[in-house]
Amino acid sequence: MHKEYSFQEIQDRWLPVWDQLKPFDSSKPSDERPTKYVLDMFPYPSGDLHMGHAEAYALGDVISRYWIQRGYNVMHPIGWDAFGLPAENAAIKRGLDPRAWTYENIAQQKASMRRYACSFDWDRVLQTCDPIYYRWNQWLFLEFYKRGLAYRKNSNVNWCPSCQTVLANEQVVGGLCERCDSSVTKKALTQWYFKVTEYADRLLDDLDTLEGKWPAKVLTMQRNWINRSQGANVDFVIEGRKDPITVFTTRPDTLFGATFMVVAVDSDLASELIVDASTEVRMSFVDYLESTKKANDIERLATDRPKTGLFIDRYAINPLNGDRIPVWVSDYVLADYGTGAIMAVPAHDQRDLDFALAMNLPVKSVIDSGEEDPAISGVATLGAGKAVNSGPLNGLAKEDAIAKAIEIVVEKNLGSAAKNYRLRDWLISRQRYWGTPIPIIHCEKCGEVPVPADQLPVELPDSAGLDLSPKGTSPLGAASDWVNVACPACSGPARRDSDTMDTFVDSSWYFLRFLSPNSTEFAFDPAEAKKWAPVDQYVGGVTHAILHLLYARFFTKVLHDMGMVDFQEPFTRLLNQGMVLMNGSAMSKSRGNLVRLSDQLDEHGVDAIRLTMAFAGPPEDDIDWADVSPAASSKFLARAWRIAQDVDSAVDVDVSSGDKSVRKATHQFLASFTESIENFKFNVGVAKAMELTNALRKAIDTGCGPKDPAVREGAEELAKALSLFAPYVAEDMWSMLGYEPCVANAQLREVQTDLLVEDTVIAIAQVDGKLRDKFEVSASITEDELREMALSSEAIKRAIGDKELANVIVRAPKLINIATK
RNA sequence: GCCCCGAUAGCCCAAUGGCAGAGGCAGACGACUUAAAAUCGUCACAGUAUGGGUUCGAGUCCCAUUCGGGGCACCA
Repeated sequence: MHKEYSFQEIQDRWLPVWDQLKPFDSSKPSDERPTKYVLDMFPYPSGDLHMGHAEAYALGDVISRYWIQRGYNVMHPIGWDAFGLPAENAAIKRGLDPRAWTYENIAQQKASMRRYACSFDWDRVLQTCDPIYYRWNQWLFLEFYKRGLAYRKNSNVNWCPSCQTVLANEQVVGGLCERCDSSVTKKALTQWYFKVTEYADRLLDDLDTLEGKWPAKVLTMQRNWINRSQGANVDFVIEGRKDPITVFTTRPDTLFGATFMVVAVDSDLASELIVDASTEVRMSFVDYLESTKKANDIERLATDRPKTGLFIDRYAINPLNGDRIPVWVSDYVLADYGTGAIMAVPAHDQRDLDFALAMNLPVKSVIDSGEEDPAISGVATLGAGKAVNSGPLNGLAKEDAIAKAIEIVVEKNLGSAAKNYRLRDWLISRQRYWGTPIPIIHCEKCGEVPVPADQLPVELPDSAGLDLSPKGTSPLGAASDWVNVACPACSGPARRDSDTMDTFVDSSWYFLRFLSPNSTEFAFDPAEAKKWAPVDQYVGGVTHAILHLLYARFFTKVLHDMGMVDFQEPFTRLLNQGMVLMNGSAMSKSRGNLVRLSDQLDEHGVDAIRLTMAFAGPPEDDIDWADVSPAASSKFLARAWRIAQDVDSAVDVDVSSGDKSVRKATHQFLASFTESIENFKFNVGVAKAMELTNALRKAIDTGCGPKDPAVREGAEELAKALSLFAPYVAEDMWSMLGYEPCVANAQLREVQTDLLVEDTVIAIAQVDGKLRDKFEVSASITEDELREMALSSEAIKRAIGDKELANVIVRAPKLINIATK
């Protein structure tokens, strides 16, 4: 009696069974299996799951289930990145409680994930907005504070006028707010920072250890972001100023070519330098500074923008040749990079040359590169050449000249070798409600006082009665019951810090919290960390290539230095899945090309959607939903399912007596399937499963028939393999084959290599690289025999004709190529 | 402007330097059916973006060009 395939029926049958059996519990006490930690980037709970989640979790699940199938105890947890602006914006817009909104969405996503058959360990779950979680954000903040890695400073920070909050450098993309695309402006504020720059060298150098394990693209992006440059700090004496001005340069070998100095117009240094200037200069300066501040970063970053600047009537002395050079201010020098001041070497730096030509300043070439004089060509020469007009450096090549120049300034006590980074410290304060309160109390007498550890967590006050709308200061400041406290040090009146932490703090260490998600004793249990961490396989979108991954790496290194973990890198391997597009562009409601995941699941079933995600192409490529066919996936699954249904032999039948050619197909499949999955070629793995399905169909219908043990063997391996992609169908197949759940815990059969040995192969015979004949030969044929066979072939003789033989290449048993003269 | 990745059949994609096709979609035909759907089966279709080079042999390695995608771009 044959049943019809119904994905709905199958889903309904197995979901409750799995809920009961908990096949993915990674905390069984006497589990002897070796461990693997597979982690998907946790979602932000903004509504239900979408197609992007469906792809990411389908792929992460293939990996997780694969390792279980290979006999590992796999920890595959999930949680929610639950703090952040959308909850607050929803609250403002619709008058909801951010907390309630967040937990409702989490409940919905959780139910969807269960239905989607994600192999998550549902006993390891976390939500960053739970006090039990963010308490440890605060604890970590205080640990950082103790070590001088968390500090407060006043500076010009990125300000999003729409979100009404500050942004980290990393959250400003091309001058726009990453979140809302508003144009970002600058604002002077006192804010909290994490000292990432202290770890810059390690964050950069340790990327080498991830080579080949992380996508090259991500490594490049991280390197670009940190962007270390080596050079020297050099002091320039300023006329009429007590202290010299230090400049950073990567080209100290060009010091003799420095013909002027430029100070960032928006730096404190510039403001100080014009204090004693004439009224005229001061007025011009103020105008220039104002117009600079008004220009947003986009205008400022336009590379073809003409240079602007102002001579401020002051002079510096070139420390090597004693030249008196003018000091200018300009916006092409950045206030917060290096010292905010540069020595300008127009002959050998294009930016300086552009400035010099615009301002009619002298250009002095100090490298003989054989190219045209930059002053005439307008093109700065950067490359190789010997130093000229440079006193003691004359005749030296670049590297030697740099070394020598540093030696000289060190000798004269005018500078030293130095490094600089594009990476800035991480600004973590946010003027918003829905985040982790910063555990610091401000006391008039005692200043900054950390909240004592036994008073953690500092819980968020209820949002009821608070005005959450953005107004540039934290809504928490208005919660007077909450904000006014006694100083822990002197018991005098004091106020809590009312800012909350950037949510990237939450995600910088969540992968460790999964080790002991409910602990009230530790942020994470170090013994569990020894067992599981670091993460063996991390899966997520490339959108987090810089921000999240850099911060998580930073946290890991700090935790390492705190002695809490014994590794330096959090994620041993990283897989970036692509995006799901529709008709070539990202799905969005406004574009009208949104494909709803729930519709797809209703129409095709969970398995078909998951399989479609895996089969669409290499995981890192984008999937255009218009190019793939979930209906085809569904058709294939039904086909595979019918194979299991057709099998007509007992569970304990001796497979070794089965049909040889079918067994061979099965074991060839096993060999190629494992290889495909290990190399993340999931699409190829699925294709192999299709191939096996086709072979089994043929065997059942027109070959050895459904009773042959080899058909059972093939069907069993097919069910196990499919469980990575289509857990429901696979479980049903497994059941039809006479087994108890769960197929997920069944291990693939060992490949029986003796079945793979070919007795005969088809040998290719070429003449001058062109196929001329084929012979079926023994797999063990010798080179001589093959050569003999080819040379006596009529077709080969004809192809050679009367040409003379030049060379005969034999690759027994597969190929022979006869080259003629 | 600089750097990286890619380009294989109408489409999505495979192919340790060795017969260009594993798999799928769409297509044609056949079997089953009163018919259709479903199912099962058979078949066709490109010489690998372009131009050079290395090699006995190149989709694969090297160089250049075109197109597409991504990253960086006043960081001294």
